[in-house]
Amino acid sequence: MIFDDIDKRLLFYLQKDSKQTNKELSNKLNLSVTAVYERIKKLEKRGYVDKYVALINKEKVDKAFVAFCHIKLVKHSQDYVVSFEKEVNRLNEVLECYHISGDYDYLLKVLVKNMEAFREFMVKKLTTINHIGSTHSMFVINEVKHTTAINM
Amino acid sequence: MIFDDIDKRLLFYLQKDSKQTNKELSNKLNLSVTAVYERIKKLEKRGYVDKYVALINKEKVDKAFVAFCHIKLVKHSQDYVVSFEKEVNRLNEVLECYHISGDYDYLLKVLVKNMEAFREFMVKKLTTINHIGSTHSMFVINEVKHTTAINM
DNA sequence: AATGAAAAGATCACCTT
DNA sequence: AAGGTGATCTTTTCATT
Repeated sequence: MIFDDIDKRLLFYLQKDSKQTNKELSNKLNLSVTAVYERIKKLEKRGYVDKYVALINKEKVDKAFVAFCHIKLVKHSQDYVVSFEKEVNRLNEVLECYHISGDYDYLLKVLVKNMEAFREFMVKKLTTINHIGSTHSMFVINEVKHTTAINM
Repeated sequence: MIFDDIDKRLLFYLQKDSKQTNKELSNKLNLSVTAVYERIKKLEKRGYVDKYVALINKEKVDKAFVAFCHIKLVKHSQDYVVSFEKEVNRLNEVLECYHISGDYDYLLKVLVKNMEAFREFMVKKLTTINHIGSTHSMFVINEVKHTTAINM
């Protein structure tokens, strides 16, 4: 079976709320519970669903200070890149890291408690990574939009 | 009751996989199923959990081209800001939009099919929004790290 | 793709510390 | 107040049609 419009709608709903029962989904999609069940299993098996997760409130756990850091490496040799990327993966303040085109090599999304914690992070963790040439940080003033749901 | 270490560990597991049963979690946390159940309900009630979602594979749904767009507004009056933010919320290619400090006003994360689709998005959607002064786009070459799990 | 039985899991009342 | 036990209700899962 192919990936059709019903599958798209199903993923749309699962991206909004994965705790809905198959019964609730079956009502929304005008299908039987079993049909929903089998479509979900198929989508999971074929790799459409990466995983199911709880999204937690960053304010509640004191990680409401968000910064984006641009990073330039001193050199772009294979070993520098590999070692930088490995180090960055170890930093749990860094939720996202992208190798990007443009003036800088990397863009990082960093979550910490406050500006003081960010300073700590920069001085004690980020800039102790080897091969970093320069950094440029931008602070999030307001989160205008934030969703994990991809529109199809 | 306060937010203790067991709660932290519970959120850690739920951020990794929210489809685990309370029985699985109870083994990991050395608690009874009911204790896990009640802690989860408490965390949900107190707003620690925003929601439960399915994270889907962007390659599978043909949205593997990721770009970050910096945007500067022509003016920063209240009405310009409000109308820009409203418009951006309507664009479903834009998964994230942050008002940030620095040279540009906003940082957007955009998901589309490919470069051609990105061009379409820029010309037909983004730049038709009023009050945009200038834009600067960066393309993701490689996703080095990407998680939704906040470390506590 | 639907029905309904069986298994698994969530939820709750009640009890113990 | 927290956690445990066991009963019950709900949901998932799957064989059969």
